[in-house]
Amino acid sequence: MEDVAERAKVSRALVSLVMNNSPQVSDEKRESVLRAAEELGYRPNLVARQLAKRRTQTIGVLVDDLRNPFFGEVVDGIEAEAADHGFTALILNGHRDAQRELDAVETFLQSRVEGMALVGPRVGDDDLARLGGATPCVVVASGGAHPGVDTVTTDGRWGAELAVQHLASLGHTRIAHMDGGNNVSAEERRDGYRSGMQAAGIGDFIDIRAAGDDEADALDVIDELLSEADPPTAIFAFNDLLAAGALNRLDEAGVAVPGEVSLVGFDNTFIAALRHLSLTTVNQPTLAMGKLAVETLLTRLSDGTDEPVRHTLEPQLVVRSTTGPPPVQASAPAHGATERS
Amino acid sequence: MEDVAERAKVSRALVSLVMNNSPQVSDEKRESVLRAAEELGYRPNLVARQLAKRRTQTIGVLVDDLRNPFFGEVVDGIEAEAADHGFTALILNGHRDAQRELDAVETFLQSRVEGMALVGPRVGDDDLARLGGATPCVVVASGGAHPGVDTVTTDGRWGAELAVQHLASLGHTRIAHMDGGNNVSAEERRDGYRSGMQAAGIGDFIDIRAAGDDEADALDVIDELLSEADPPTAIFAFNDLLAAGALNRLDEAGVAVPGEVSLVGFDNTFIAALRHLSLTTVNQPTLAMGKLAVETLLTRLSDGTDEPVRHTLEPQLVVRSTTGPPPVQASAPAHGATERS
DNA sequence: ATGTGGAATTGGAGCGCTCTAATGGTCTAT
DNA sequence: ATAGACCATTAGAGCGCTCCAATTCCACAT
Repeated sequence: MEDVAERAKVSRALVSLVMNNSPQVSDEKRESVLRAAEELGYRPNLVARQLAKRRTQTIGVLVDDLRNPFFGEVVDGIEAEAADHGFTALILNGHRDAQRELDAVETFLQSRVEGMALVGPRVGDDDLARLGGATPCVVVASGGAHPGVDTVTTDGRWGAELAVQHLASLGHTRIAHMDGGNNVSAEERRDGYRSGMQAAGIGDFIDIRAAGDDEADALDVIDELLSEADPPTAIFAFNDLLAAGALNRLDEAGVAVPGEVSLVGFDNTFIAALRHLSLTTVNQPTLAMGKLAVETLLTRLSDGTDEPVRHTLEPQLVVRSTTGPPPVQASAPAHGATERS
Repeated sequence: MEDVAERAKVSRALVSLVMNNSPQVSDEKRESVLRAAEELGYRPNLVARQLAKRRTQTIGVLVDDLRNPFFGEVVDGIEAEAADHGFTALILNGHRDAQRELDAVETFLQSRVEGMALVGPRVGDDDLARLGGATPCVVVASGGAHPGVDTVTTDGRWGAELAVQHLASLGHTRIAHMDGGNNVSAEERRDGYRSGMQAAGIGDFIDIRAAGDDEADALDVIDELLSEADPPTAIFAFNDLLAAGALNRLDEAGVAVPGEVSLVGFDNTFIAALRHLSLTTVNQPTLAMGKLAVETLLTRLSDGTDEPVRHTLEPQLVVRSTTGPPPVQASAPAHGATERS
């Protein structure tokens, strides 16, 4: 910068003004500074600028698991929106571990990020509340209430209700739920399933099976379900992965989907859209979530409001090929005929 | 820091020594500094430290598309390895656009990253070479040769050969290749397909169909293939996504996989492992690639060697359920019976 | 008592920028 | 001619840290 100033025969301060394209610089000087910078291959040092400005224009993004495409999409949205507002996203990976998440947060704090977005965090609510009190912080895509912090989520309860309602309107009554085990969002969706069943007047058939959030978690549950005297005609799974596992097992058992059993997932990750699965599922507006997360953060940065905000986005049902009316006969038809197209 | 020094009754310099846990500080002073820091809730300012040290301990990671699980895994590996070496990864997203990639690189440069890893970059080889000359830079997971830059890739040629060899050893001769269109890695795999066919003594059957790198790109190609008088008994697809599209179309057409047609993908992304697809594919060691990328960068940082290094990792064939021997009769059997288990 | 060496500690300059207040210059109103 | 207003420009302090050289301290040998 020194050199640029010298070459353009101006002061360092003027170079600074040009680099921040301040309006009150004469065109003449601006030109010559830019030319000098060009010739010298000068590139402003962001680190020094951040220190001098006492602003980093950076937000920290902590993601539970980068390999999960759902989180990938959310982070994508956050990053894009942050960039639109002139912020850089410092993305760190929690690797599905609460302690590493805490370490990452420490890094954020030391890096003087202006705010942070925690995507699917695993740290406890107490830690969360402490962080939220200390620094602008928004929790994203982590179901349920987190007192003391701003949150952006999709309404899992409503999403579950949509799924149940869809199945009920097709004529299903025996709708089972494979739940998300101890996943943070599991309870919410379980509740939604319950209230959806009640609302459809089939509360008597409520049937919740402990499963999990991974493909493999579905297998045993499906076996169990199929071995029963009067198996459900529809299954609402905690997420797409679980649904994919279920679909596989049903296929193996020769049970037609949706001919004999209908199936609904959750998240609308791109695997649900794979035509080979073509899974009816509940969409979470990932891009909008990312966008809203950044906006929430920015609002908190400008306003000094103290009360945490909760943003809850609308889920949407995406009907594909794994749902249809229940089989006509009340008794289970003979297994064997695989017919899905 | 000022305050901490005062509270602990020592100089600022001593606080600095403690914070960098220098060995030559008496235990007594160290204690009191740490206590003072604790009491004041002091957190070192990384930005100031970076400026003073003239080191950022940061590497820039540019990823073509965060939503692609394959890239997600690679980035995961890079980030983890960087952390192990005390480096922070600054992850930026290219959003599948060469211009945005260049912008991101500019951000890296201004942030004074010590090196950068470009994961699946789209910028041209000339830009790449220029960058590589200016700053430590490694290109990851981008097939083919990129003169002038360090590269870490999986051997796509070999991978393709493995796929062909597997199919040939099952007895297939009419093996077609759905290629990757203008994807950077397409050519390499195309070459591998060719040489694999030659090596198996079935070079006469070489049949390359222009496709792409997305699920939808497979549909037309499959239709075309099936409408021919003597369709191939096996298909090697550019990647898993394309293979998934193919699988779907084959199912729809009532063609049994692997009964009538065998199918091989590439990448071994987690969708290939979904039991419902259970795709035979070629694995790329994503974690190892990330790890090696960081090591390459660090080597270049310490050594001053000028010649670019090329690391090529071994692909591995992963056999699942979409490959099997060709149908017994030479003539195509009647369509209709779907039998894959 | 004096000197010596090494370890522990400190002062102060400097990293590359921003920003405030001061400076000089030009133009208009008196 | 003089004051006032306004704009472009600049000097210089300061951001929070590191690191070198210099200083102090203490134990030990002479």
